[in-house]
Amino acid sequence: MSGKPTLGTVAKEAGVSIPTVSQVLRGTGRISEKTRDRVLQAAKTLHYVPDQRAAAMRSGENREIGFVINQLSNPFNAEVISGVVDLLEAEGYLVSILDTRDNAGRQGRQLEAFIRHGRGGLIWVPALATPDDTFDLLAAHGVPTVTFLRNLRPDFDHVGLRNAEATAVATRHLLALGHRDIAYFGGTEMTPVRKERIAGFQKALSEKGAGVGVVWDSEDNKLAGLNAMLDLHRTHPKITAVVCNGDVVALGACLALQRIGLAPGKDISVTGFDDIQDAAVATPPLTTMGVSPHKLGRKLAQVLLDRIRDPEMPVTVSEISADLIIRETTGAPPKA
Amino acid sequence: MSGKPTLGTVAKEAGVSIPTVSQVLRGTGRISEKTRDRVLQAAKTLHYVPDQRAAAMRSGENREIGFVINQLSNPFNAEVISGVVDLLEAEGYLVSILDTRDNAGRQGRQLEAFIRHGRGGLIWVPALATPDDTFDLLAAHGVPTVTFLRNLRPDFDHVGLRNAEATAVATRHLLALGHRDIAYFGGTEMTPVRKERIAGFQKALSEKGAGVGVVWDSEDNKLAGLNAMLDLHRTHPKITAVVCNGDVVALGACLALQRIGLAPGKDISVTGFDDIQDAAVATPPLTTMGVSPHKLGRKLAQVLLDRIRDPEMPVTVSEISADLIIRETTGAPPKA
DNA sequence: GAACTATGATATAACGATATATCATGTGTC
DNA sequence: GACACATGATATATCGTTATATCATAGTTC
Repeated sequence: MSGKPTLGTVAKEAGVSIPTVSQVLRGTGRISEKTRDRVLQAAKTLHYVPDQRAAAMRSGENREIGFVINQLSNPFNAEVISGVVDLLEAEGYLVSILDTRDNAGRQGRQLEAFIRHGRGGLIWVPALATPDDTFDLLAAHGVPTVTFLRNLRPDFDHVGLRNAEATAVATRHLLALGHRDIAYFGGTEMTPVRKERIAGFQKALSEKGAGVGVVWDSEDNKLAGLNAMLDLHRTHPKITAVVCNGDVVALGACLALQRIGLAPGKDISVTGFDDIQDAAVATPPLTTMGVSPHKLGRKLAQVLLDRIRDPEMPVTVSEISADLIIRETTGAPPKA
Repeated sequence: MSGKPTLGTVAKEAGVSIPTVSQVLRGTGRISEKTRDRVLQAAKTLHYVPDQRAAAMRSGENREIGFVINQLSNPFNAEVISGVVDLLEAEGYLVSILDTRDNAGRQGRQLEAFIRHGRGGLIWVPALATPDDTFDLLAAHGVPTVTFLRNLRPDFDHVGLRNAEATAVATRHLLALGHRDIAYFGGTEMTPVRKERIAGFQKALSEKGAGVGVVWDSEDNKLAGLNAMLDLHRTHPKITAVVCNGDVVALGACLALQRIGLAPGKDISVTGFDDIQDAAVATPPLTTMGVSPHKLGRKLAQVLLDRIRDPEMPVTVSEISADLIIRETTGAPPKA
């Protein structure tokens, strides 16, 4: 009753030796049906659960992997996490989640803790301003790692989005509707992701000879998006459409428009990015670049498992396309 | 380069024994300054990082704890998680998160995996319909555990909310505004939490002799709340106010009202529960029962640490109050 | 110089599992 | 009956740490 059950306690209960119990529970070796039943019975009554740490120490195999994300409260991330966890749990892995909140210092401490506690693999959205030290630490310890969304180091496997292509598609949609004064809205720092998205935005604009376009900052939450949109509209009243860095700020922008009496999709058009659940439910429903969390999750799990199986495999970079989902926040610009 | 560094490699490099290295790195025992410097130097050049699993195995001390939640995508939960993680990381613990999505089967597998991988403590929102087996498993392994929000077993420490008190406060607020036809809105199963909240709602109603009130089900997401509210209004047109089980469904209900041309707070009043970030930003801003995630997080961390320090401590049950935050979705009922 | 005490290091066993080698049996063949 | 061989179990070493006990050596004390 006191203290947790071990192979030793089960062995004593069943009247056999420790290696016998180990072999029964893992299905290896030659064991008679009679003793197997006795061992299984004993394990059950004692609520025996093997200590995976001790097993990993001896066998070297480690089925615990970490998912290190930059913002747990972002619903898009939560959906991807669900997908990855389902797939890896089906393969017998335990996936535990860590939230860095984009703080590089916290992230460094957390990843070192992960190494101390022996994670066998990592899916990782590197925090903004992640120092090279942190990448080097993981490389030095040979932890199989896939970076996600932010491709910051060429020596790590990566799964991300076709960012430039996606924002170009969104921008061309607005151009086709007749918009010419279009801004890029959201994000604060020139992360690789945002850089690519802005590049796609500007490429589409230049195809139509529509200038380079305004780029407007906003933190990645609804309230910040609301306030930033108010600022943008006050300082740039001619703008008739915004391509947003994410659904969350896009929804904030729509709230701002409604607050000052403008109708999203009629007075000013708005496109989002991610297709989170709220995007379809919002009033009006948000036009956005939809990414399938399921597709991303599958790819992430696949790449990580490949890397774990073959550490010498050449570095992989996978990019997933986003699809334009037209709802009600985009339409022709108002007649002047 | 070949294999990761261990105490053995560091000891060889420094020309001392393994226990000496261990003592130096942990600051125990009597060590001369000269050898200490040599050991530290060797550890540094070899990029030594201790294997916490092996250490935990020998010493019994385990600074890895798990947070098992029922719905990661709920923003209120995300906020509580942040608070708890900050506090426990400051105490030197690694906190990893698991999402059961309220699936008892998945939860059982996940908790067993947690035990296999040796978590030293647990904060846990038990999934709906968690079988007694699962509690017994944790009890048998003596894992220090605090249940959160759902108090399902009297032999576990618990931190939760004063649910009945909170909904009574919300209901009295609506009664004071003049409402008499009030429904309880949201939730699907008679969980202990919902039972308490409905009890508080009905107690407040009966104080004013306002009947027992309608109870209306809805899944806990915005879209479901929207549809359920449409149903409720169609079947019960006389209702002028709803007390909601959570902010998410409350926001969905507000969307539904706006969709059919009714103004939340004027035509029909709505109160929420949790005070998630969106509640303040929504149009109109949501009146709700606010709970401080920070306060909850502090309490959770405190109770867990106490339990880890003294496993024989009597069981603790802590209840945190919620505060009425009046915004714009509540007002006097329309004149008939 | 024998006995005693501090000091600074090492020897050894243990944590809970797995891998490998080994050891009793019983069975079949000639 | 001697031999090989399959079967079913156990002995032993090991993973990387930490806890406890032990052991040299030098410095005191009388």
